[in-house]
Amino acid sequence: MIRVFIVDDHPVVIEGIHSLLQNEKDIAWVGQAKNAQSCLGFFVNNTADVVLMDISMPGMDGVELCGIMKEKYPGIMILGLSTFNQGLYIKKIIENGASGYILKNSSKEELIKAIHEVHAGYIYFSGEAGMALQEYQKSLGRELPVLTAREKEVLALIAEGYTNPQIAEKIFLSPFTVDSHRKNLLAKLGVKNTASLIRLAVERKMI
Amino acid sequence: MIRVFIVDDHPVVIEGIHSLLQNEKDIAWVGQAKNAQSCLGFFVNNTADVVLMDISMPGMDGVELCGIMKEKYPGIMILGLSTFNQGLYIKKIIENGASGYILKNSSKEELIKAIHEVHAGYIYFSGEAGMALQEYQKSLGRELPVLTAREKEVLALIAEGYTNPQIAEKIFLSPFTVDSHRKNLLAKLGVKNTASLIRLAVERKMI
DNA sequence: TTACTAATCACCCGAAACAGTGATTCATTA
DNA sequence: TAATGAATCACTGTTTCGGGTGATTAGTAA
Repeated sequence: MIRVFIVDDHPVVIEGIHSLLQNEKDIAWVGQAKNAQSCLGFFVNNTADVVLMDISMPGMDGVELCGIMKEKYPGIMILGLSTFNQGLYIKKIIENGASGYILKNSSKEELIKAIHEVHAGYIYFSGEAGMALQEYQKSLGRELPVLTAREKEVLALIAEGYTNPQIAEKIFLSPFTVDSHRKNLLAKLGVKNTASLIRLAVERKMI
Repeated sequence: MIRVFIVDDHPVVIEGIHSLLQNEKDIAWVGQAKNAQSCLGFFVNNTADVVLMDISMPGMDGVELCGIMKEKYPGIMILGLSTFNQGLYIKKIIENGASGYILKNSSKEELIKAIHEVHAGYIYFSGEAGMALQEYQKSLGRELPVLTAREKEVLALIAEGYTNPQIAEKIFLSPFTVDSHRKNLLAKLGVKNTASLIRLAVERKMI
């Protein structure tokens, strides 16, 4: 019997998954919690084999809770649970010791398979999540195109929070030119807006 | 006599500073370079007491060159030189061993004072640059306001490169609501646009 | 009970960003 | 010499962002 515990701030999700699992012969439902504190409270006097954990919850989120749980109870396997899939979150929860990650709208079959795999000590990722992770890691691994001196200069100023006209004034260029450099930055680095650009630049220590 | 060397890709700047310094009795002009390679080449067979170094140059920039110079010749004092002033650059060049930082449009008096201070082993920052650095360090030191669960969620999705309408669709909210959260993020964190927001978030490891 | 905050939604408006296209100059390189 | 790429500037749209303002609901804390 695999003892399963769930922590999620949405009762609907808890109920939904509970009903999906209730007829499974080798799965035992040992309890549920609506937040991180209740979850930690439960494990003071109880245990489980697999914990399904929502990654985004009010207060302490699943990523943080995962780290604490794995530190206290390394034997308990944790399966991340989320409504949407983000390479970043996936990466973070793995770094915090989770054994897998599935979407809340997964099929019953996939959910059960994931629980079994994780319980057996394997890592399990639902198709979509696995792809998102691969994309993310690929993006981290690829080497970056060479930026010209001007592009680096403009990039730094964008990161400082200046707008195109402000940058133009600062380095004595036409706003059109600054805009050109900015577009070249987006194109060269393969990102689609300022947010992605700055995130990449900071993460890769380009600024 | 303080032996001064300058590296800057703009001949105009080299000439300008040269002429400002040529009548100073205790300052000797030992040479100049237009790029990092030439500078390193010069110091193979020569030396100087103070190097004025442009922080943004094509190819290897001043920040990097500064690190190499200080590693090879720790006794040579380096004074960063730039057309505009950025807390980030200032911080980086100090981390790489520079002893000071002034703007290219500084007065003759300030330039000479800076050279003397740096040569004597003191750190020197022109007024503007010093203030920019203080602002920067203050911004790093302050503790961050607490973000709500929704705000963190929206922040993460902005960092992934999604627009407000896309985020709204993804987490089942009105675009207006997402926009509200976004504005609250800017206000809470005291930044003025997405670029600053994402930079802060990544640097402070909020995502 | 009242006050506060989180979370939600709504609209207006101007500024900024982004997409697309195209052009010139200059220096380097094949 | 021809081609390439960096750097510059320009115009036209459309979309997104950001400032301001305000409102409702629900839950929590004083």
